[in-house]
Amino acid sequence: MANNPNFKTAALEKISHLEYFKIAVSVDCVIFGYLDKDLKVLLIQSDLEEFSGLNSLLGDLVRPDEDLDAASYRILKERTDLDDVFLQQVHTFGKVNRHPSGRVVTTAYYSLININSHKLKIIDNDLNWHSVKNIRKLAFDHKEILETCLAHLQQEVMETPVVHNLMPEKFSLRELQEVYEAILASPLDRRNFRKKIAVKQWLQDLNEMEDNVSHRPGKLYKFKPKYLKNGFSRKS
Amino acid sequence: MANNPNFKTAALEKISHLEYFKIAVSVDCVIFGYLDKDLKVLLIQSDLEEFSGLNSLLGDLVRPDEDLDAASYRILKERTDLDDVFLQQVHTFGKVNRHPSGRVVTTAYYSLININSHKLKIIDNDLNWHSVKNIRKLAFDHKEILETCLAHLQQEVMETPVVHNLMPEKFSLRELQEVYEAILASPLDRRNFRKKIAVKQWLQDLNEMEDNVSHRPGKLYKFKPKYLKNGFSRKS
DNA sequence: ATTTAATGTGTATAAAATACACATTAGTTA
DNA sequence: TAACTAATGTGTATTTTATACACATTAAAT
Repeated sequence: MANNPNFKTAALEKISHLEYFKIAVSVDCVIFGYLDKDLKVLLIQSDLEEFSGLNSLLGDLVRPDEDLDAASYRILKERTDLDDVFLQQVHTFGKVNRHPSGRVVTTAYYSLININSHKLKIIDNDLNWHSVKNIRKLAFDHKEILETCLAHLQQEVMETPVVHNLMPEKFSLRELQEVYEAILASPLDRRNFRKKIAVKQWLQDLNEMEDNVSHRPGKLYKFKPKYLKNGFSRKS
Repeated sequence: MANNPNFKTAALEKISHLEYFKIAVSVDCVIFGYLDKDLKVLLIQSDLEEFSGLNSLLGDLVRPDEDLDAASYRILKERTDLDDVFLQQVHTFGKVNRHPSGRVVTTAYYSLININSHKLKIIDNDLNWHSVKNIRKLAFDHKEILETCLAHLQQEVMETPVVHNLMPEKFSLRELQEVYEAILASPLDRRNFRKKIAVKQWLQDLNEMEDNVSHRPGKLYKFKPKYLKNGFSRKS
């Protein structure tokens, strides 16, 4: 059931025909990635007739014996096979008619993963990375959920070292700046950016130089190990 | 049913005996007030045996035909008769065993209300204001919910004019500062506080003076009308 | 008239954010 | 091998924001 993309719809139809209708609980994951100087989000083709042709976020019903956080973790694991993911709860969306098959309250999480270092489990070619800036319309209220999570990420990114989840182990300051520019959707001054990052002391100078660049190579850095732990947010 | 304090328990017992157990959805409201230079929170005596003697937040199951935001609004309205309340969603708590009667995922909201200008609907003397700083133990995971919401309020308070919900229409800068000190649980420098507030331009000088004080009276201010709207958060 | 308990106000200093330019380096190409 | 290209690496001046701190003034109470 876990790997059946039709699980959500099927379960909802059953629920919505029960005499005493109750509220279903789901989680939706806004999974951000970074590729080609561009912030991406992982979307799946909607399996609902109402939304045919539209993409939606990855989500699923929460199981009765599963913590809310654990459900979002499961969804990520199913699709990316990642164990040690960064996941953070953002907001819960609970309008009565937000789901056409019945009443579903959904809690949105966002996640950051390194696209290159993990293969997706693509089933039926339904799952793909999309440029965040090109997304116009999504199924359900998922556009709003995406925007909420993006705003949240933009706020978080200069305060905490969450970006490390999008970076390779070793990277130059230019590469790091490009990730920030993609997330914030605005260019940054190189000298001021470097000053800000230096103040945070998140990085370790590797005393190695870039390679494979057709210009003067930059120094390579990595995040200090103490900033690499993800874990869950404490609450669930 | 809405005004029956046993509603929550009764409904949950019914749910938990259904063959196909599903997840119940509730909201819990952290209702902050301000009195005697002290930040208060509105608590109700828990009606569960497991938590006898303990207080809990005001909460209720969300009805199938009710938006999530609307549920929190209803709970406030039932108990305070306030229509135009400030309410903001903070976090959703969804551990499997957080509720002893069954699986309940709850979304926490916080609210700020002016204690003096509204009578509570106290039923059976079960509902009371408590000093936030004195609270040791609450039913369920409500202590954690309270702490999460308090942290959220503390963050919000210097950025947005939410405090107006705790203030009388007219107030002196000293009174305003006392509210900030109660929320932040730390003393503030008077000159710097006034400078910060002045920069925000939230206040209107009323050209009136305090009264009924046994010392030099201060000027009175009010929040500019455009900062008084509450409404709901846009999402639900 | 004196005491009390507050109000109202400004400046100096430190810290943080911003704007901005040039010499250096390695690879590529003519 | 010289010149070109496209990047790296770096510092200072300016503005803005945050902080620390003290004294004359006012109205009421005694």
